[in-house]
Amino acid sequence: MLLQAQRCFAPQDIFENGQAFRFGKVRDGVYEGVAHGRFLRVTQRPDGVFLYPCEARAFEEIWRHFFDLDICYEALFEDCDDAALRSGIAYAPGLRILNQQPFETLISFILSANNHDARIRSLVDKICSAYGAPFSFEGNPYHAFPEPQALAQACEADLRTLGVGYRAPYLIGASRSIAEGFDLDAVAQMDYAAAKRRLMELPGVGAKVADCILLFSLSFREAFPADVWVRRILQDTYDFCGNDKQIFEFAQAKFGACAGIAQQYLFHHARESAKQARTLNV
DNA sequence: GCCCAGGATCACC
DNA sequence: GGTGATCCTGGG
Repeated sequence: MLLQAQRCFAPQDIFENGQAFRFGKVRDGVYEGVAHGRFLRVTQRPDGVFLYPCEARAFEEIWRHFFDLDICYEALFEDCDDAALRSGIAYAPGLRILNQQPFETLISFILSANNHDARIRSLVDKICSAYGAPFSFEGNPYHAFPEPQALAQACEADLRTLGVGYRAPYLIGASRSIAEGFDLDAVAQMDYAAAKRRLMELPGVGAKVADCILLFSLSFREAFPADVWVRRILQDTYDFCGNDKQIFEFAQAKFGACAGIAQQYLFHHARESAKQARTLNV
């Protein structure tokens, strides 16, 4: 399926900002990965973005929501004159916030604690290979993300062998909660504060990870994950420093109801700039 | 080869 | 309710 003339949709901007760990670059403008137990290739073309395989029904049932296509990103911040946000949008105009599967997002971001992108990807990949249902597409083998029950039954030693380290009991504990009836979809129906509190009842889920789950899988666009990068940006750009609650209020006042999306432009831009600075120094 | 990462938790104050 | 030490590991 071809999504024609999408100004705010570029696979590079979507899959390389740290919100998703199972899609990787195959070559310039082409990303492949697995979501919802299916393979998907996303190709940037002159006439738009091509999704494959993606029949009309799969698009309506899965990918429209996955890529957050009911939101018009072009209109989101057109009235915001914040210079940092403007340059962030200019840097990655094709960025979108995905609506990923809640359990996958939960586990992925528990792994993200005190960890970096390349390693998170590697760990998620190993967990999928070990505990996810295998399937093949066009002759190539893939794995779905594991079901909660599968991870809940994993033993800590096996997970540690995969390299997850001290996060092993968190993964098992959180998976067990979900398997035993903790309803992530119900969390999506709560108001922001209640939803965040509820997620933080899960082992390995603190304020930042909870916000990531809310933003990247449950459509809470006000969730404003405050990691070290965001705190650095707030300090350097706005001379602002505060606790979680104060940061949330600052973000609401500055960026409005979709502050979380603004956060991702800022975060992505800051991190890529730092990356470039490092390579220039060497 | 060393360092460190997009944090959470626990022990203390 | 705020602060500081500690925690696995492999990619850069």
